[in-house]
Amino acid sequence: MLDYQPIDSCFKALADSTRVAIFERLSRGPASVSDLAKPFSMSLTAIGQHLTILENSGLIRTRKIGRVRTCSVDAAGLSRLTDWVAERRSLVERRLDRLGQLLAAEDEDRPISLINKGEIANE
Amino acid sequence: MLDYQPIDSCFKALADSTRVAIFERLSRGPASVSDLAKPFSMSLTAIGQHLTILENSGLIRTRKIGRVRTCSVDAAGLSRLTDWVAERRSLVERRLDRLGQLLAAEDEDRPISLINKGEIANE
DNA sequence: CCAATACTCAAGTATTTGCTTGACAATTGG
DNA sequence: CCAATTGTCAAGCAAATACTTGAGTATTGG
Repeated sequence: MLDYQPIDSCFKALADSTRVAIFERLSRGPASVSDLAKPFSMSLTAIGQHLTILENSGLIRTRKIGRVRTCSVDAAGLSRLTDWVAERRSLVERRLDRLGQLLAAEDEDRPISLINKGEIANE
Repeated sequence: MLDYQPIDSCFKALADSTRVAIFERLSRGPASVSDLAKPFSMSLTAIGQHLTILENSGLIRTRKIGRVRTCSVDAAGLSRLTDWVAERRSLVERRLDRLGQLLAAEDEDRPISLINKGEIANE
């Protein structure tokens, strides 16, 4: 529980399609290394390396019993991700809300000023 | 709106502390390339490259007026991230809930079986 | 007991990434 | 108009990443 790893280690862990697929698989339930490797045309070693990266990021945890290593999603690690994303989202949306109110409040006052500031999305 | 980029391109875009910092900055409001570059001891070119990566991932959008490129968070891109994370979270938590009910239901029936399946978190 | 099974480790390699520098283009304030 | 501001492009480079192979270690079903 002494991990204060920066958030980008989580993103780094998911910055690869194989690891995303593994994580998606694990969010449906625990699995062994060999199980996880099956869908991929890749050596078991490679999968093991991906799992190490996921584990170090805190997104999954693994436990070896006998010769089988069972992997599962670490709910706490996932929460770190959720929290970060939710925080950004709330910042962005709160700001867009304020902006909407501003635009509604002023009837025909210089609406160009905000566009120049880049506040307004345009396709 | 023709972007069906895989989710890992979002994660890839945030898999770097500089880009995370830029995105955090932008979630507080739009900024120019030079503004974004100020906190970093890095060339403007490098910041431009980071911005290209963020833009291609769909997480931000940029618009050039005159000689100034203004960058802002793309709410739709952020939603893609939010949705993916929320989906995994709900899968994990629903499963853990079912598990809790199972454990509560059986009084002293073989509680070891589930531990062997790796379903139960252990420190 | 022994041959699968299930990993694990070390070393090597091709590709990608995160920068740099230098030259250049476009815009704008005075 | 001209110099400063703001950004872009191309090329190059060191380090990181995503693999590989080959050899080795436990563990376990039959």
